[in-house]
Parts: sequence; C-alpha cells; structure tokens
Amino acid sequence: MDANEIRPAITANRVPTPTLERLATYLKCLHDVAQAGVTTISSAALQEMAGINASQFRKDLSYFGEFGRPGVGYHVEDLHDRITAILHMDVDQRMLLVGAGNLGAALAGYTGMSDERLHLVAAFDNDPARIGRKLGQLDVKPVEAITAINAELGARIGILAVPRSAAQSVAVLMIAAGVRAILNFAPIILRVPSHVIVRNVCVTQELSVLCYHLEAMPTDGTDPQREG
Amino acid sequence: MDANEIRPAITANRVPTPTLERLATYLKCLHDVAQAGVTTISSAALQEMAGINASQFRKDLSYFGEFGRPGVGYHVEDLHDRITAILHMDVDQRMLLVGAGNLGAALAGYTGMSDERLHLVAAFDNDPARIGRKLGQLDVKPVEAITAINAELGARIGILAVPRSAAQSVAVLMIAAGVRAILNFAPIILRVPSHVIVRNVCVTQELSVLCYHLEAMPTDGTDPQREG
DNA sequence: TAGATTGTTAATCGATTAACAATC
DNA sequence: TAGATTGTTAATCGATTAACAATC
Repeated sequence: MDANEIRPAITANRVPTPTLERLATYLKCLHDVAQAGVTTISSAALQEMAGINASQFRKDLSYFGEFGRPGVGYHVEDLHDRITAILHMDVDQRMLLVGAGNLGAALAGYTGMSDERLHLVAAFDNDPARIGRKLGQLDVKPVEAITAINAELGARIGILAVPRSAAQSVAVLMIAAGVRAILNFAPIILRVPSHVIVRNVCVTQELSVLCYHLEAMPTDGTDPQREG
Repeated sequence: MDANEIRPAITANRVPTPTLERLATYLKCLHDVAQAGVTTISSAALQEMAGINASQFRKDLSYFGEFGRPGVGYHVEDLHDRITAILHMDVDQRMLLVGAGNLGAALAGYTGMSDERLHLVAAFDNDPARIGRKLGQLDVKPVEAITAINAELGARIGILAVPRSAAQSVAVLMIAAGVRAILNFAPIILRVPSHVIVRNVCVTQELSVLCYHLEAMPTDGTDPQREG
C-alpha cells in the first residue's frame, strides 16, 4: 500500500487513485491547449501531448460520465470545466497552514492556489519569533489557537509544513480543530483516524528515486561537461 | 501512464517504481524506530508501524538481495544503511536549482538535503532583481550562465522551481548544461529527451485529490467545530 | 455517406498479497 | 528443539491497453 493510497473503505465510488491523480494532469494539458487557441481535442492528440495513453484517458473519464462526441473529440474548455467540477475545484476551499517557515512562506505565496479557488485562510506556528508576523495577507497565529480560530473558519483542509519532530502532534491538533484532509510535507508517516485523509509530499523521496535511476542509467557517449 | 512513471526502456533492472518510492518510506520508518532505540524489526512490526503489507516489504527488498534473518528479523541500522546505498544516497549528489523565489528559498533552506548527502551547489534565476542575492550559502546566478557554471560543477540533478511559463525553456537549458534528472515543481508536462528523467511535484494535484475525497466522504455525525 | 473518434468491453499486464518451505 | 520469521513462489487483485460497435 502506497503511503498516499486511500483505503477502499473511504472512497465512495471506487474511482482508482491513479485516475484521480491523472485528472490534474489532464487539466494542465487542457490549460496549455486552450492557451494555444485550440477548441477541440481528440484523445489521440492528448496522448501525443501528454504521453498518456488515449484509452486510459477515455477510461479515466468514463468513471464520471460522457464528455466527448464520437468523430469529433472533446471541447477543450468544457472538458476543463467539468474536470474542475469533478475535483470540486470549482468551489471555494478553505485551508489552514501550520508552519510559517520557508516552505510555509512559499506555499502562502503560491499564486496557483487562489487561481484554483484554494484559499489559505489562516497560518499558525509554535515559534514565538514567528507568531504575529505576516505571511502574505495572514497574521501568523499560535498553534494552540487553531481550534478556536477554525471554529470560525470551518476549514477542512490542513497543510502541514512543520519539522518532522512536530508533525504528529500538530496533526492531532489539526484534526481536533476539524481538519479532515491533510497535505503533509514532513518526512514522517502520520497516524490519523480513518476518517482523515492524508497525502504526503516528500522531496527527499522524489530525489532518491531520481538518484536511483541516474546511477542505473547507461552512461551514454555524450560528455555531460559539454553542451549536448 | 503516470506523469512520474519511468518508461521501461530507461529502467535497467526493472525494479517497479512503486517499490522505489516505498524504499524512502522504509527509511523514514527505520529512522523513527532507530530513534526509539529499537535495533531489530520484523516485517510484521513494520506493517504495524507503516501500514505497508509485510509481504510487500519483503518482496520490495527481494529485488535487491537478502536483508533479514529468518526467525529474527532485520537489523534496523544495517537495513537503513543498505537501503540508503541502494538509492545512492550514501554518496554526495550535486544539484542545481533554477528559480530563486519563495519555493527556491524553501528548498535551499531545507536541511533534510544536506543530511541526505544531497547538495545544492548552484542557484539560478532570470530575474535581474534576484541575481546576485544570496540563497542560503549560494549567490544567485543568471540562468544563461548555467552551462558554463555546470561545466565546473558537473551536477546531474536539476530542481526546477520557476513559473510554468518559463519551465520548458529552462528545462532545455538545464539539459544542455548536463542535467540528466529533473525535479519539476511547475504545473506543466515537460518534454525532454528519453535519456532525461523527470519527477513532478504538484501541490495543486495533491490538493485536488484531497478535495475530491473530502466531498466524497460521508459527513459523519461529529461536529467539526468542536474538539473530537 | 465515409471517416473519425468516442465509450466500453475484453485481454493483457503488472503489482499486491497470501502461503509456505527454508532457516535461524 | 520449537517458535518465529525470512525469501520466494503462486494466487489474487487491480490497473492499463487494445479492440470494436456505436455514433457523430
């Protein structure tokens, strides 16, 4: 079981997790294609663009209904909007951030979020030196206040950007405050109740996979010191 | 095909990508367990800890050799070191960073990296306002200088932390400079030659999967406003 | 209409898990 | 030795891909 895998009991309609992950990739593609002024795209053209098998694309969509017209293809903008709706990214989503360090600042400054109707509505830290500072528009609050503050805000998504040593205890606080979905940047396996969903982002993991493949790769003739 | 999937032609010995990804998870577990003073662990105990099936753990390891002793289990520290070596995280790995914004600063400040023998050896940007500034220990250099600078450094790993609009062209520069593995934070599907490996980190994708499951989740009786 | 392309079923492929002989 | 636990094979499960009738 992958650390990012959602257990069957939680998912309602059994849409495979890889399918859900690919939906975001399709959005990226459709965005690019739309910017290039294209209004209609076939699954074959998308395969060419995104490197994702045309059958897989159609199969992925089939979990959610019908989206294209035989002989024609998919209306780019329409499909974009419908996938956005499937992911519930068409409605405002409030998020809490705990950890106002470098990573927290980067996340707070990430414009992609407001584009996508994802709104950071509060930021917390337990370091007195950081409490009271501004993180983007937000005042950094003490993490002890999270329950009281989220009673007002009602955010159900929490972003965990604290050091590994604090991650588990902060997760407990988040959940007590009403958070039901956690995006975890700490390199630790969080223990959470079954009604809470966790996704992990682990830079070190990504880099280790790259390192593995790098060494496994055949050293081709090209001298990496020179321009290829 | 997942955007993070490595095509069969590239991988040498056909270790499944999910297996490689789990190796980093095992390292996290072993780290935690070692800190708790435990010296030996069984696959069953690890299943309990990490929520990863004991058979899967043993199977994953079997791609690389024998690591445990029947009737006893695995020596925590030894296994940690051997997995580290498998991932080539036991040797120094040099990395270039392009994009000295908030995210770049967060990555440069990420201590996990030096712990893991991953060394950021140069940072670049194309914004004159950022060039010349310090990012941690590093001076931010103009991205045009990447080939000349990496001729000295010989880094093969590149971290791409620039806006989507610049990502593809910067990837081309990185590859020309000798980069063979890219960690991409931009929400775009990079087109790279087959000898270059890409892994994508997409915060919006992670959040969209969380949003999907959040809405799909049965609204349990508990009032999220109160402490659970 | 003929050509193109969908949505979906069936076939393939690969990953996960269970079972168990080997072994400490 | 008896009990525990590995490494590995076989069975299961699920995801990917190919094929094709339906349809624009």
